[in-house]
Amino acid sequence: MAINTTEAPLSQGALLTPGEVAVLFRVDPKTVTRWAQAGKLSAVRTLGGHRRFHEAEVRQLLTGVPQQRAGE
Amino acid sequence: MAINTTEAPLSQGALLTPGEVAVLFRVDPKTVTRWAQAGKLSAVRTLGGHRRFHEAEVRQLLTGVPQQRAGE
DNA sequence: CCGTATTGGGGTAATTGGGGGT
DNA sequence: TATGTCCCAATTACCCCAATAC
Repeated sequence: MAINTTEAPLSQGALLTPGEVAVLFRVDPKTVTRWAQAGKLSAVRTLGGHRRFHEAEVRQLLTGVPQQRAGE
Repeated sequence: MAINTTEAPLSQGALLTPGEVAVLFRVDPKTVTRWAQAGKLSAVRTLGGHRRFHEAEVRQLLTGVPQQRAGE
């Protein structure tokens, strides 16, 4: 198989689109954008300027409890 | 200590396929292609005409900060 | 009632995603 | 199977403004 270059640092966890986060919080996508602008939510930008949010962070904010991965 | 993480640090480091870059940015592979066409991402061409992207460059664009290794 | 903060809606331009065919 | 390329619809960014809650 392949020689696995670097794996852990690469997969920082899944990223969510503004629309997906909006569904989870039951708010308008624009509201999610405002949260990002206000620094309440850390965002990764695509090269086109669109935002992507870390699933783990979103879940923690949703549940109030940090997530743990299965198998650990 | 690990001497060899990648298999052959000949040039720059590992190369990623459009699909792999797409996963990291949470976008469609075609979007990655557009970034290459727009000059936002430097690409290496295979002999078959397909693109390969530098992992280091991708990671820097993802985090906004150049990567640093422990021990440097 | 007034001032502040948060949210949603409208409008426009850019980016992105999906389908089709190579 | 994945990718390169073209076309079109959906999503998003960014602006301003109104309604709501406290």
